[in-house]
Amino acid sequence: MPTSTFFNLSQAKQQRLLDAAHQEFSRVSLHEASISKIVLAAGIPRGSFYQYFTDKEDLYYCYSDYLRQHTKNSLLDSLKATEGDLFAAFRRYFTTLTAEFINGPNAAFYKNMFLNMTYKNSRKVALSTQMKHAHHGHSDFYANVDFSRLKISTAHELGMLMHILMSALFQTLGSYYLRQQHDEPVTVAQLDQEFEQTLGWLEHGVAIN
Amino acid sequence: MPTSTFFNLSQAKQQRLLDAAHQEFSRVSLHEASISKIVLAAGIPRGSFYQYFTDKEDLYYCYSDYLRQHTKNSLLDSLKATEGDLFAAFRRYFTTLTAEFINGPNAAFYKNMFLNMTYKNSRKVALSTQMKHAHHGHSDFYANVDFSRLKISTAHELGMLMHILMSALFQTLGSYYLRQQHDEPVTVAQLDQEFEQTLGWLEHGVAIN
DNA sequence: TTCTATAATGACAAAATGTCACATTAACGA
DNA sequence: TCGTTAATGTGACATTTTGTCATTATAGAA
Repeated sequence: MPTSTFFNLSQAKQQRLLDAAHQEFSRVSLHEASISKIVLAAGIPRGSFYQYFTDKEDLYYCYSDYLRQHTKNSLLDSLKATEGDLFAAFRRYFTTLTAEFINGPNAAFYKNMFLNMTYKNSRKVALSTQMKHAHHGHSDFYANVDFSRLKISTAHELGMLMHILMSALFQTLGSYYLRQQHDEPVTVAQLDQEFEQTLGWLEHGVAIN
Repeated sequence: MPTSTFFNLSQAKQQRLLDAAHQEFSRVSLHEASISKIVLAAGIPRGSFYQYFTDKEDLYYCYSDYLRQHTKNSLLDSLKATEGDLFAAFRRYFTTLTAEFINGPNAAFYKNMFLNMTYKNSRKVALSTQMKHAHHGHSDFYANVDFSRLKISTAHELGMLMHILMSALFQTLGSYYLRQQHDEPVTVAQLDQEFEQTLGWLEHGVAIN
């Protein structure tokens, strides 16, 4: 977490840092990013950087938080819009996400984020704040799920299902970026179809009987 | 890929390198690994390292290949043992994998591998060689799947399903290591149950009716 | 023995990171 | 207005790491 010193900075200066973060983390992954380049772009002395952040990671997660807070996509909103239908909510959420991630102004950042996302940091860059709380029976998210449509009941099961659904979503987006990087063109329609296929399997099962 | 020079080395010297790789990549993740420490441990001059490998990654994937080749676990074997039942094969495979990954001599290496696995490198460290070829209709793996049990037919669909199943498996193992690192004890039995839950959902669907 | 291609070696330049002693500013009471 | 104190700004620096390269050693063929 950034120090209080950072948050006490003028909006303009904070923004310079965030802009520099955007630039560098869009250029390369977190690991390849250079603090030297960031302080240069932000126009601040090297020492100051360490007064605000402990390291690259600190700035990275700060920037990803900033992005999340300035994005209106929320799984909870989708859930409300679909009257508690979890699968419908994920379909809706997926559509808004792809639009944002593939054509939005932060596409390059998200691409690096996805291609380099690990289990270790997946918690920290959780796209939806809901994820973190879904497994709590008293969360806002849990309260909005229509369980009569599902073969599950406990909050723990919901948490697990959410993880599977999220990793299916990540899988689809990740494979998009991967193929894009290997110059194998993929259309958004194909992506939709692949995610739909996966959701269908989870909804109705793959086994015959 | 390592140079031919590396493979021309005496077995003993190759092994020194692989042992050093094992040591360093068990200590820390690929990104945190230090070439300096590796050459020190292997007792070779720095320059030689670059004569054999282009960089850390090169050695890493070389070592992970080496591990795979010296491991008898194979999804294909499981598939044959279960007479083409894909889900049963994954259950079987999962059991052998957890034993190997959690208690085997390379547990520390696998832990770092899993916690830091990304979409970008997931292809290169594919645990099973079969994964890479599953989507080819003429692959050995494809030929052994009993499709009469499944609602799928094309090789492309099989490839997608394999990815989902693999990412469910990774998800389960990844969450194990993550919780372990946060000192939340997890038993192998719990892990089995979680994977079983997920497989059940994929087999029979989560939606009611 | 001499020649030649292949491999070994470690000193080195370049780049990056995190720290620290010192300079600057702001805040506030006398 | 001034002076004291706490907070913040600054960049030079030590350290570490990486990849390169000129030079040396080695082994097999002629």
